[in-house]
Amino acid sequence: MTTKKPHRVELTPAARRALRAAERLFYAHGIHAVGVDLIAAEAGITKKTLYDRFGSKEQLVVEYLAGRDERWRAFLAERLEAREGAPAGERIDAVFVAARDWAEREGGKGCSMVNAHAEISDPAHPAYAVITGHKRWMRDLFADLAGDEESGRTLTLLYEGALVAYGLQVFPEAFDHARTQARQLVGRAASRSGASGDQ
Amino acid sequence: MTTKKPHRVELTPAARRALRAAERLFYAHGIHAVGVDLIAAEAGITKKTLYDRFGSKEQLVVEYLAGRDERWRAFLAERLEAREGAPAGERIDAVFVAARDWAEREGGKGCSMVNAHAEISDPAHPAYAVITGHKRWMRDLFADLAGDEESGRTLTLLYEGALVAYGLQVFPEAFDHARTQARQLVGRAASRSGASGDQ
DNA sequence: GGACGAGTAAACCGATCTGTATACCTCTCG
DNA sequence: CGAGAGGTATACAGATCGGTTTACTCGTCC
Repeated sequence: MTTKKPHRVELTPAARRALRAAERLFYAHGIHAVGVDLIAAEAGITKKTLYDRFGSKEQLVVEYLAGRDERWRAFLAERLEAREGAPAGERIDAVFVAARDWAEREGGKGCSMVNAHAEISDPAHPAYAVITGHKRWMRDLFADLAGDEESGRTLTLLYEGALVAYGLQVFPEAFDHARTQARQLVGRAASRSGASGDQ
Repeated sequence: MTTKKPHRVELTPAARRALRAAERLFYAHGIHAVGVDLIAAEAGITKKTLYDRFGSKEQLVVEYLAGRDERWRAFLAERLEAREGAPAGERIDAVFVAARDWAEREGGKGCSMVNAHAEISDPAHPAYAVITGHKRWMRDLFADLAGDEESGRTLTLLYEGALVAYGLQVFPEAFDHARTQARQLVGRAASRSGASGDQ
């Protein structure tokens, strides 16, 4: 289980602009649909600079996904730290609220990891590890918050389902619905282990 | 809410081979990553024939998604007809079992509709109606099977979540886990409405 | 003051993209 | 027998793809 950590690039100002443009374009139109010429033009830099900084489009994709993963984890950590020591139900609730806020702010098209996975067929692609790492991290977080593997998996299903339902507009307020279901799930689990003492 | 039905093409033998190849390649590598030259070559036909039959790559994409939607609905209908008149719990169970069997047979990369949605940014694209139509149909099916909108939405979340969890291998036996949760959900709903005698 | 990193500008590469053109073949059906 | 549908083979079009190259500019820091 030694998934090699992908190589990262230090960002000069021009590189930062390129990455910002790439993030926006990749997420909105897909990875293969966006050419490096367009990214350079939108960032206001030359292709030469882009390749001097990143070396390849593939590496740019890695930075795109790894950066989004990092930002999401930081965003979530902030919300969870504010509820340190709170009951599990509240902390789980905070995750779904965070997901809703995140999605409303920069999410309109669902999960960038799932979307990228749709376009990458080769498991040897360096972005692959970022995608699977992100999803495993969320799965483990839910298991940790719920206290047991089983409930964690159910929370993962609700979370991933809500992401899809939101992105494809299957029904409105998908995150809030998932949140309600999650609360009921942990509520039942708590009353089971608390009330009768058996297990 | 009159989403125009996408135009469909009658399939000659060569067109059928092209569509089969396109389905396989689009699903495995993504839509933009696959060129029409490759599709024609894999199908053993010429590009001329391909364009004579479908007119454009866009139309080929529509046929790809609409065909998959049709086949899934037929597959599911067969399973549900075999359980006609059975209790709601059993019929819902059958949907998750069908999803698992379908995914194991030809699914390795998650939901083709979600994946296609990741690559299509323009809502005016004719394939867009196929994607949203498919998801709305599933949502309505679950609402119908569950008997109420609220439970239907939860089932939708579990179903979509399982598709993602399976496709990205977040944890093993995602469909069976979702199935168990779905059974418990409808079990609770039944005992609630059954115990109090109303209905 | 000289080396170096970051950047611009623009041409160029071979490959591949969607899509079209011309010419010819073969089978069926009226 | 003759027309039309379905097909092959091949060449071509213009655009765009990811990526490279050469030449030059501007700061900053030792």
